[in-house]
Formats: sequence, structure tokens, C-alpha cells
Amino acid sequence: MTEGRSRRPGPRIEEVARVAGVSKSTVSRVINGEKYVSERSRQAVHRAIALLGYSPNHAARTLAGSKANAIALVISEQGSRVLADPFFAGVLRGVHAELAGRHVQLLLMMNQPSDGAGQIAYLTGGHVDGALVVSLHGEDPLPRTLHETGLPIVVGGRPLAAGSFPFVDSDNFNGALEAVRHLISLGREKIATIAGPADMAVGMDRLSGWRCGLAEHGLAVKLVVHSDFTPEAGALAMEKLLGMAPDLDAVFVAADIMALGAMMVLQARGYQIPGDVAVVGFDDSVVAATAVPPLTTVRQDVEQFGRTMTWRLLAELAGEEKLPLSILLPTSLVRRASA
Amino acid sequence: MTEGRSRRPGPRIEEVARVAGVSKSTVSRVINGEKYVSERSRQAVHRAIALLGYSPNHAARTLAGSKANAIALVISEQGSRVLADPFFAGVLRGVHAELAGRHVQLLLMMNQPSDGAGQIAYLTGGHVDGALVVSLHGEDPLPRTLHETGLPIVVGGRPLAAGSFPFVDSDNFNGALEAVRHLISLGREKIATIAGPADMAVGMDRLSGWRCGLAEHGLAVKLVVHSDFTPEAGALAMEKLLGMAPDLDAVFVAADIMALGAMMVLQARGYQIPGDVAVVGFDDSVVAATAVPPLTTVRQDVEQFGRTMTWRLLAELAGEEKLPLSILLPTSLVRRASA
DNA sequence: TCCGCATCTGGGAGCGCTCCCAGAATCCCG
DNA sequence: CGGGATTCTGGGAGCGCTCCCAGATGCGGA
Repeated sequence: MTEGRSRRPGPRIEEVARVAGVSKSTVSRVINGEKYVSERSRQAVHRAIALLGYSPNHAARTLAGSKANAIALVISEQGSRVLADPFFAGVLRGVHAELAGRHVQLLLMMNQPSDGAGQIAYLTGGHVDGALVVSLHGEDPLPRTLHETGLPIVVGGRPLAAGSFPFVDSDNFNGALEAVRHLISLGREKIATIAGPADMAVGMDRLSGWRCGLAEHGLAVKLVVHSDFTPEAGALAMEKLLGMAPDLDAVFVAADIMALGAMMVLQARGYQIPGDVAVVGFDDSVVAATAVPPLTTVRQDVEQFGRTMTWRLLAELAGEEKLPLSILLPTSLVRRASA
Repeated sequence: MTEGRSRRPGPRIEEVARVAGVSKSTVSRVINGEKYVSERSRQAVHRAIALLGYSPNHAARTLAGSKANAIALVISEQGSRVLADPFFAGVLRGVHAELAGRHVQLLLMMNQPSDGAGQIAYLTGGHVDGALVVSLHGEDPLPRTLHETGLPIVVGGRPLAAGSFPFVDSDNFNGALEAVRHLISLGREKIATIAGPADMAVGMDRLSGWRCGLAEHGLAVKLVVHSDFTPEAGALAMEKLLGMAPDLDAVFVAADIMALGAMMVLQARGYQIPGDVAVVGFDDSVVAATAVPPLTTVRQDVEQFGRTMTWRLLAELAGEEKLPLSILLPTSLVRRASA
């Protein structure tokens, strides 16, 4: 019998133990940051790991241990299409950055329409330790379902459905409020809004901010048209608003991408921006700065969004206590030419 | 001694075997689609799997088997920032779609500046069976390095460095060629270009297409300015071009996002689009349709890009032979108002 | 002194699979 | 009707770790 050839390259934990002059139990303890290891052993192990270029086998740890060493990022179909592209990429970058250096794998799951049940089975089947759920539609039952099975989750975006699971969201309300205050400070008085869908918290919160801002100054809160997060729908909504009030002097649009469509309509009808109508968007996405005229908008840091979700989930998995249930990330107005 | 409580929920392969009335070896064969299993056994196993809701343990298969059941998607730092967001999200969606239903996990790796060596060690350390490398900068040594270690890879975007590894790319050359032909068919004769960086194949190929298109009709190929893929740089480049030839009547811009900047400059200088200057972009990104005027551009299907890369890699992993080394995806002109 | 407790260490079972091997059943051709 | 190839099957070793247990050591208080 010859030596069993190793299938995979790279050293094993046993080899690290030998080089460090300790047992593999001790190496394992060091890797997992457990207490009850002498400083001497710990240093020796770290040196051996560096020397050999050892990196623990993920499959083996997962199989042997009681955790999966992986978390899922679940993105709903709508999420990945509509609001999504720049948002999504930014969030992903944040998640990834926060995971760097930890031995936690990231599993991506995008809602295929077909596999609702299969997805839940997979998530609750012990393949992951927790999940980040980017859930844009408020009525989405997935967060609740997962939470009820006991799987730790963090939802991105305030869930509309009542429920007590952790979430992270941008401070949409105050962002919108600030936008409206800015418009008012510019002397605008007939301020309309193109709101997001009524079934998304992100849309509703921005709408509430707009309402409050107007109410503060006793202005009318009638000029509302709901839309979805596409330029075409934004254009349509703008036309409706102009039909309702041809003399409006400002419009707060709940997403830059809709603002693009709205501005096209305004310009086509001969309105000057911001001369006749001031426009404020939301997101500060890449298109805002290059719009004509450049778009004043409310900035949210999507990368921070991803980082925060991840941090919150990992903290819970690590058993930390007294974690905040929800976290609101600040938003801020970015002034450009359109308002 | 009590029964060892199972750590993870869900049935094991052994249980499936019992229910199906076969051995676990046979169940394993069915799961992995091996031959030498009778139709009778195969059916029985499938029934048992469905009945129990069995799903194989990824960690165990990986540990026991000779493959990792995972592939990596490696994205360079530049890739994820610059050209990237919409491109990146689309590719990712394509990759994910192609992976659906197979028992292959997707690992995301974004080039942290810090960990070049660590990343290579990880990739070649048996944690993945292959890698998709989205490499935008031509001089990037990563594809070559990985390829030399024997790790199967597919590169997204033609690598500039000579080398014989598989890649998938959009047909940038013919897309640009078609764009120029269109401009010529419109009667334009003084056609400039804002090209991408000279160290990216994507930029060079679009430039070559522009050159060929002009050469076909004996037109001058002098009005070239290189730029990078940002609106600001596009604006700057446009100013340079106008300095070189204030009477140019068309410009082919190697990316929509640069075209936005270029159009701002043109309009600020009082040029009519397309009356005085026709503009064609590239990518058909989300901003093209909402630009003012809507941008004529060359469409590439980024989702298909991701699917194709994945398909090519999985085919190689499955041992298929006579696979094409490189695959070019078609591009097509989308006519809008700007040209 | 001797016990208890906290700290540190190594040995070894076993996580759920795949893959090798040996053997049984079936087939085809002379 | 024999014997080799082909098809099918089960048993069991072992992938590289974690986690439990038992034991060794050090320290302070009864």
C-alpha cells in the first residue's frame, strides 16, 4: 500500500500542529479564537500557519462543526431588476467588504419564480447560519417565514408587514423631509411628488417625508402620483402631475431614475429646470450627476447599507446581546443644478 | 448514552437508501448521474428523495469527493467600480441563472488591494473547481497566473496579454463597425471617437471597429481621444475633440456613460444633437434611453455574457472536449434620437 | 497539607458523503 | 453451454476538521 495521495494541495491542520509543536486540537482552538490557549502556543501556531500558508478547509469545518460558516444574501426577483442594479452592486460590495478576513462564505440566492419552497428548505436546511434578505416589496412573506423557523436574518429595507425582525434601512423619511425643506427654502410653494409603489416601504417612507415637509409649512399635500422605479413610469407620472397642476413649481421624485423620465417630459413641454420647475431626486445614483441639468438628490450610502446588514447579522451569530432591532442609516441632500 | 442528536435537520443519504431499498452507494450514483444504475433503482431513489425532501450535504460531498462543487467569480477592483455597476449586476445575474439547479456554489471574490497572493492561494488551494475572471485591465496578470496553476478559468473580456486561455467577450469590433457604418449612412463625414483606455481590450476593439468603418469609405481616422469610463472624462475628451475639429459632424463614444458627458459639452457649446453632431454610444445601459436626446447606442447583452462564461466553464469541468477557446457575443445597434 | 477551581493540552470519535473494491447478475459470442 | 465482457450492487475506508472527554498543571483558600 502506497501513501494515500492527497487530493487537494496545501497543508492540513495536522501539519500545522506538527510544525508548531502542539496538537491539532490546539491549532483548532487558535483558529477559532477560543480561550484557554497559552500565549506561547498561540504564537507558535500563528507562525506555523504563516510559514505553511495554511488555510482551513471550509468543507471539513462545516461538516464537523455545528455551523455552516456561510450566510446567504437573498435578493428578490424584483429587487434585482427594478430598483436594483446600482443599489444591488453597492450593497454586495459592502457585504463582501464586511466579510473579508472572516471565514464566512457568501451564498447568493436570487428568487427564481419557480423555487419559493425549495429556497426556504435550503435556507432552513442548515446550509447557512443566517441570511440577509433584500426585500423590496413590503408584502413579501419570506422574511417572516425564515424568521419563524429560527434562522437569524437581517432585512434590508424596512419590512411593511408588522413583525419583529431586525432590519437596516436608509433614513428615507428624513431624506425626503430635507429635500422638501430645501425646495421650500427656494421659495417653491406648489410642490408635487412622484412616489414609489404603495406596497414598498421605501416608497411610503419617502412619501411620508414629503407630506411632513409640506405640512410643516401649511402647504397642500395633494399632488401625488405613484409610480414604479423606471424612467418610463416616471415620465408617465410627470405627465399626470402636469395634467393635475400645470403650474406646479417643484417636484420631489422618489428615485433618480424616475426623475430622469420626469425631466424629459418637463423639458419636452418647455418647462425650464429649475427656472420653472425644481426637481429633486433620491439615491444619488450614478445618473444623477450626468443628468441635464445635473440632479439635486438625496444621497444614501448603499455600500454602508451592505456593511451594516452584514455586521448586524454576524454580531447576532456571534451571540452578542442587546443589539438594536433596527438601524437607520443617514441620508443627506446633494445640491446640484436642478433645485 | 442517548442517541446522538443530529446537528442538522433533514434526512441523510442513508435514510434515502433505506426508504428506496438500496444501498447508499446506489443513492450516491443516482444523485451524481452515473451510469450503471438500473432504471428500477433510479426510480426508487428519486421517489425516496422526493418523499423525504432530501438534499445532499454540500460540505460532505465536497470533503469526500475530489471536487469542490463551487466556482469563483473574481472581479477586479477596477471592474467593480468603473465600468462596472450595471455591467457587473447583469453578469452576476447571468452566472446565477446558469448555475440554477446544479449543485454548484458561487463564491464571490472582489480584489481587495491587500490580498493578491492570498487570493491566488485560496483559488488554487482546492476550494473551487474553476474561476470566472472578469478582468478589464489588459495587463492584469491574474488570469495567466491562475491558468498556469492548472485551474480551469474563463475570462470575461478579451485579455490583452497574449495567452491561450478561454475567454468570452462581446463583439466590440463589429459593434463599433456597425455604429460607424450607420453614421456614414447618415451622410456624416467627419466622424470622431472618444475611445476607452489604451490598456483595455474593450477600448481597443471598439477603436479598431471605428477605424475600419472609416477606412472602408476612405475617411480620415485622426479624431481620436482616449478617455476612461466616466462621464467627467467623457466631457473632457469631447472638449479636446472640439478643439481639434470644431466642425466635426459625428462622434462615436465607446461607452454610454462617457457619451452623457460628451453630450453635455456639445449642448453647452450650442451644438444640436443630432442636427449638428450625431452621437452613438456603446453598451445600451439604462442611461441611454433616458438621455436627452435618447442615445443611439450599441447593445450588448450582459446577462448573456454571464451565462456564456458560466456555461463554458461548467462544460470544461464536465470534461467536454473540443470547446471553442473564445466566444464572441453579438452586439447590435439600437437606434434612438441621437444619431 | 489537601482540595477545589480555573487554565491548558492531547486523543479520538464521528460529521455525511464519495470512491474504491470485490462480487453478483446479466449478456453476447463462439 | 462455457467464459469473458458488461452491467449493476453493497460494504467500508477515509476526506479534514470540530468537539467532547479525560488528564495535567498552576494557584489560592480552608
